[in-house]
Amino acid sequence: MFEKKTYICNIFYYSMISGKFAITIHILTLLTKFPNDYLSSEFIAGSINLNPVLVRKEIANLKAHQIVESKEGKNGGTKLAVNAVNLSLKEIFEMTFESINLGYAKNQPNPECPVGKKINQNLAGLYADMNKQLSVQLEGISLEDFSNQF
Amino acid sequence: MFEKKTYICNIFYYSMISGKFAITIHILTLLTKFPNDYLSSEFIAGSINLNPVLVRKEIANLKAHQIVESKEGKNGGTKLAVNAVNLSLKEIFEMTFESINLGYAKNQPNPECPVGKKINQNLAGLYADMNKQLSVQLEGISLEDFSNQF
DNA sequence: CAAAACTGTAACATTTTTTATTACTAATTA
DNA sequence: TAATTAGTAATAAAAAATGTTACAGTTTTG
Repeated sequence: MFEKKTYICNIFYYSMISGKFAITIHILTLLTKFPNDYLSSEFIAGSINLNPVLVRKEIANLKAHQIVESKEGKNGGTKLAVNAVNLSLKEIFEMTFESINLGYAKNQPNPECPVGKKINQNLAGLYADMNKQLSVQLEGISLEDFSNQF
Repeated sequence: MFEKKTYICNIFYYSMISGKFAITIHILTLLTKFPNDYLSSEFIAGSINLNPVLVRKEIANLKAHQIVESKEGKNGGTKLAVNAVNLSLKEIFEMTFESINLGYAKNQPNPECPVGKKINQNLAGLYADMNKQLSVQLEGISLEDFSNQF
């Protein structure tokens, strides 16, 4: 246990989940449905209802992970470079998020308080455990499985 | 399978996780460490390094769930209203987030596209499965367990 | 070869969400 | 009665997420 006393402090930050996973899986589902076509960013954007530039940005990420290949120029577009059977949601998850977490203390918590001093470390440990479990679960679902729901 | 054709559409949105869980568990950990004291929002804010008004807002949420009780006026503050042994991280999670999710298509996806039409529904199913598993995991960790790490 | 249809990106604008602040009322204690 | 504290609303500021415009570079097709 420790003493109760008054503390005062200041600033710093992290960030959180966005819509990348949803966008990416939407793109990949479309590509899975048309495995032989190069789909244009505009076509994909039309299904997601999103600006084509944002679609291209997510595609750039997929390319970097060698999940898709794309062709420039007229009749260009993007297609899967892997078999949907062999790509799990875990991998998609990891490509778009680093991990699940429920947030950290963002303003540097008080280092003179035993709780403030260790809170982020302990949260990190908790989140690591959560991610471990989640990974196992997502590993069991392939892109193919997900796509077959449509 | 379905046809490849061009789509165009428009707007709508959701939201996502923030730092509520981290703040709330920080508050609860402090309250667990001082089970017999009424801690002021300013004291708590000093440990988290957060504006006291925001602390009071999270406390309002905890009060609504009858996890803490508070006393107004001089020497007032907040203390636990339950035993930390009997409060699981699952309950804290549910009080601060509704659930984990990795985002939805926010702009109304194209209802004429088979993928656009069902994407949010299928994502919701996936997220529900993820939450189910996560809940079991978090249910096994009590506030007491978490607090004992400090 | 020229026009059209794409990708790839950068730069910037806009919107939305999150976080912080100020201010004030009401309650309680000393 | 003065001091301290919760409760809360209103507003401001900051940060993050999205969206837009613009344009260079590729590839195909006529």
